[in-house]
Amino acid sequence: MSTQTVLIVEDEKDIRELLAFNCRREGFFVIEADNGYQAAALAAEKEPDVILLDLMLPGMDGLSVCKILQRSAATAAIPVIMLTAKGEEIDRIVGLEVGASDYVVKPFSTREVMLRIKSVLKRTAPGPGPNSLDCGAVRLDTTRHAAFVDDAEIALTLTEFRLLEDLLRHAGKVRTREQLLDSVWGYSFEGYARTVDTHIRRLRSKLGNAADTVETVRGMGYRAKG
Amino acid sequence: MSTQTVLIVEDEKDIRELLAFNCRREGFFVIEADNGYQAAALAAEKEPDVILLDLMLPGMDGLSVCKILQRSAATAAIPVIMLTAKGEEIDRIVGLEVGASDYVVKPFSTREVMLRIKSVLKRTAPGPGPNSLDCGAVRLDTTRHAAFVDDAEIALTLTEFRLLEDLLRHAGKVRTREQLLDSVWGYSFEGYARTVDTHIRRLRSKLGNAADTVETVRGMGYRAKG
DNA sequence: CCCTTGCGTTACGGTTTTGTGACGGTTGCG
DNA sequence: CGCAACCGTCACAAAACCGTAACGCAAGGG
Repeated sequence: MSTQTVLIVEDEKDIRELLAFNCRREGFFVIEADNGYQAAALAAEKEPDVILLDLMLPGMDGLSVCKILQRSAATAAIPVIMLTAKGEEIDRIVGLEVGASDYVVKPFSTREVMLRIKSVLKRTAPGPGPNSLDCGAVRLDTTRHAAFVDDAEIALTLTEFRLLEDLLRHAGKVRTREQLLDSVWGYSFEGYARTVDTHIRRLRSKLGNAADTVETVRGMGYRAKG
Repeated sequence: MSTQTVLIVEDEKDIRELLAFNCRREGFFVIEADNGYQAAALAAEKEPDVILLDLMLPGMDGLSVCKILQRSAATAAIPVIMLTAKGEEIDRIVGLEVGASDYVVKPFSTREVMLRIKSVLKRTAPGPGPNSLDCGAVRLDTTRHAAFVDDAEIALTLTEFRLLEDLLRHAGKVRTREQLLDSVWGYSFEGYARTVDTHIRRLRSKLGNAADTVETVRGMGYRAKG
């Protein structure tokens, strides 16, 4: 495995250097930024393997940086670990409106941060999956977060996109509602399994004449035609 | 799939019983321990499929239990899910280093714990048998939940599919109605044995010219042509 | 050859599962 | 603050599925 690059975005110099020191000791190549603009620019230029991103930054904050990274195909796939002080913000990040892969709450132990970096890299390394999923008339570009039917782009909401992505990643195989809830909504979702049905329905209606790409397997769940 | 065993290690009786209740409801066999010594002993003796381990225990704590389990070849491979109280961040990370497969932070939702158990077991468990069953012109793909006759897909209902799956998994051997009821309908089914006949018939009719794949053994039950 | 037993077949009512439309709550944005 | 988008839930309708019963045929033993 070649050397991997970590981008550390943190305005407090002491913390930044502490993190950088530890990262280097673990064998990573480190680049640093102390504000959001610089972070976005460096991420685009260097395309690091993982980004440590402080939520509270002067000027543009971490969430905005995240959103910018999401928009660009080159940087959308880079995993982001959020550093956050506030407990309340966690929900929003974990809800992953912004696409963060993980988060660490301040005050953190450097050891914890290192472990999370490794964990995220391990998760990403063995192929982050193809960034283009095809299934008949339906195509999904995961880096652009865009969906197409017969090469015409259709607008999907976040949940619909994730749902379709999960089905397509397991094309042909049955996915139970439980599995879909785990994968799309997350373990901590305390909801109703029928919620899946509703989103399947919305998804189908947006798929138009390709609606039958998503098949019902009665008594089991749903399956993408494969 | 045979029943899987969960070892629950938790000193607070209420929590332990809550977890045990939910595990049993999910079909697991449950053994319990309220301290570390007992946990280590039980793990070595019973070799459960997964261990739910509270971090804070009287006497020997969860970490020590983990380390002990790691040392013995028989128990090292057993996945451990840590239960930690909030604010023990460092500890829970160390727990992961020590070989825990996952962790849940208290207060947890039982649903989340159940999902993590299943997830861990899925990760660990070797494939639940082949996912493609062949028998002459008939083929069954269990992951897709699809059946084929002469490579043409046919639509089976859930019961029909399970019935055919059971027969094919025991291809050539006679399956009595009782065995089929247990396997396909579940032990708790209090029904009429002749129900099997009806489903066999429906199955045969859908199998078309491969109907004779399912043979009748008079006085005994049914058998897939082997 | 006849009788008994077991199985195949058909039909049907009830139950379960899924589709569908609608509603209220939340969030982000202007 | 109002608006729009999105999401989770609910209630009802539709469809699929299932279990049971009844009847007749076939098999096998005496």
